Amino acid sequence: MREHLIAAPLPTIRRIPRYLNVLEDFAAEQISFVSATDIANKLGLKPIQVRKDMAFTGIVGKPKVGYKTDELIETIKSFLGWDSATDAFLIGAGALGTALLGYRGFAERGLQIVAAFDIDPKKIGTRIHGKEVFPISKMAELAKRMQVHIGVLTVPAESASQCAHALMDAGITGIWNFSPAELDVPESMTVQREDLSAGLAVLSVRMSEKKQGIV
Amino acid sequence: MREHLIAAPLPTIRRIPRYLNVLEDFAAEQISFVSATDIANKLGLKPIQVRKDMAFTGIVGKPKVGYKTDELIETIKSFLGWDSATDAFLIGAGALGTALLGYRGFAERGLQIVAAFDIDPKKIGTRIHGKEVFPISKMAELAKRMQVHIGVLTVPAESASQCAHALMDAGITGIWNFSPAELDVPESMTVQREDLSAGLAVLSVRMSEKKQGIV
DNA sequence: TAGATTGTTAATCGATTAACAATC
DNA sequence: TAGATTGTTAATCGATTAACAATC
Repeated sequence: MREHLIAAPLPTIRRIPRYLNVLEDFAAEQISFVSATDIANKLGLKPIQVRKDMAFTGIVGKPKVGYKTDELIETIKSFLGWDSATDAFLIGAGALGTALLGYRGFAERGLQIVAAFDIDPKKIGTRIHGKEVFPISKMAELAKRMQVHIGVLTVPAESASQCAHALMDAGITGIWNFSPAELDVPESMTVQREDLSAGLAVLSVRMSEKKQGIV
Repeated sequence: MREHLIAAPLPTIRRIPRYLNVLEDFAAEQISFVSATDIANKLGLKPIQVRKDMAFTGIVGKPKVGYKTDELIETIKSFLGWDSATDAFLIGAGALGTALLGYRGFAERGLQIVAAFDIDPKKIGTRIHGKEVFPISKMAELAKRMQVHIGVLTVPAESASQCAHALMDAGITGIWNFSPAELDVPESMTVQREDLSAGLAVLSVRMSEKKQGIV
C-alpha cells in the first residue's frame, strides 16, 4: 500500500525538474520504460533517492520493469503544476528582465509571462520580445482582469520592497524574486528567492576548499 | 575555545551572502556592533542559526555586545573569497549572457567577467557591456595568458556539454552552469548549477500546497 | 552588579541511505 | 522460474534547535 501523499521535502522538489529533463531525453529515444537506476545514472545520484523522490509524485511503477516513461513525465508535470500554462507578470524590464522575457524555456514549464511593468517612462508602451511594458500603476487593474497571480521580480534591490507592495495590492500571491532584497510580505504570499549570490558563494567556497584540500 | 574550522554545510554557505547584505545596511547606518538577534530579525531567521553559521566564518564576537560590524563584513568577505577580484570568462553571449555581462553586482562579490565567448560569427569581435566576444577556439590560449579559472556558462542545453569540454581543455576548474544541462566533468572540476527550473518548481509546488491547505 | 549575548555541548528534527519483502 | 526492481520500514547521517556555562 502506498503511503498517503505528504508534502515533499524541498530538496526533492528541486530535483524533480532534473528527472523531467532526463525523462524527456529517454522519451525522445523511444525508451518506453525507465528504472530509478537509469535516471540516477544520468544524474550521478543514487537509485534509492530517485525512487523515494518519485513516491512523492504519486507515480506507481512496476517491479522488474520500472516506470512507464510517458506516464512518469505526465505525473511529474502534473505534480509540479506544469501541465497547464500559468500566466505571470514581470516587474522590472532591465537587462535581466529582458533576458527572462525572451527565455523560451518557461513555456514548457507552465509559465507564461504575459506582460511587463516598469517605472521608466521611456520603456512604457514599448514591446520587449513581444510583451508590452506597462506602468506599475496599471498592475492592479490588469492583474484582476487577466487573473494573474504570479509576479517575476527583476528590479534593483532599492525598488524591490516597494514593488513587492504593489504586487500585494494587485492581488499577486506568488513572487519569484530575482532581486537580492529581503521582501517583507504577509504569510499568505509565497516568495521564492532566486539568489545569484548564494550560488556564487557555493562556487567560491567549494573551489577554495578543493584548492586547500579541506573537503 | 573555538572549535577547529570545519567545512561549512551547504545551507550555511547559501545564507552567508544574505548576512552580508544586511550587515552592509547596518554599516551604512553607522551601527558599529550587531548581535545575531539583530541579523536574524532582518531575515526572519532564528538567532541561534545565525550564531552557528557565523562560527563557520571564524568570527569571534563579544558576549553582551555582539559582533563588530566592519570586522564581521571583512571576515565574511574573506570566508567567501570575495575580498579580492577573481577573473572569469562567460560562454554564450545570448540574452542571459548579455544580462550577466551587464550586471554590476558581481564586482562587489569578487567576480570580474573579463571576456565573453560565442560560436556566432556575427557576435565575435563585438563588445557587449564593454567586454569583447571571442571565438571559443581562442579560449584555451586566453585562459592560460589571463590566468582565468572560472567559466560562467550561459549557452543553450544542446551546446552545454561541448562547451564544458572546451572549458576543461582551457584549464578552467570552476563552472557556474546556468544551462539546464547535466555536465559530465571530472571530479577535479567544481560545477555549480544555477537552475531556474528548480526555483520555479519550488514556487509552483508551494503555491499549490498553500491553495490546497496542505502546507 | 545584573542582564544580555556569545560559543559549545546535547537533543531534536528531517533527509538520505540501507535492508528487505512483495511482485512482475 | 530466477532475477530485477518496486515500495516500505528501519537505520544512519547531517542540520537545526535547545540548553547553559562563560563573560563583557
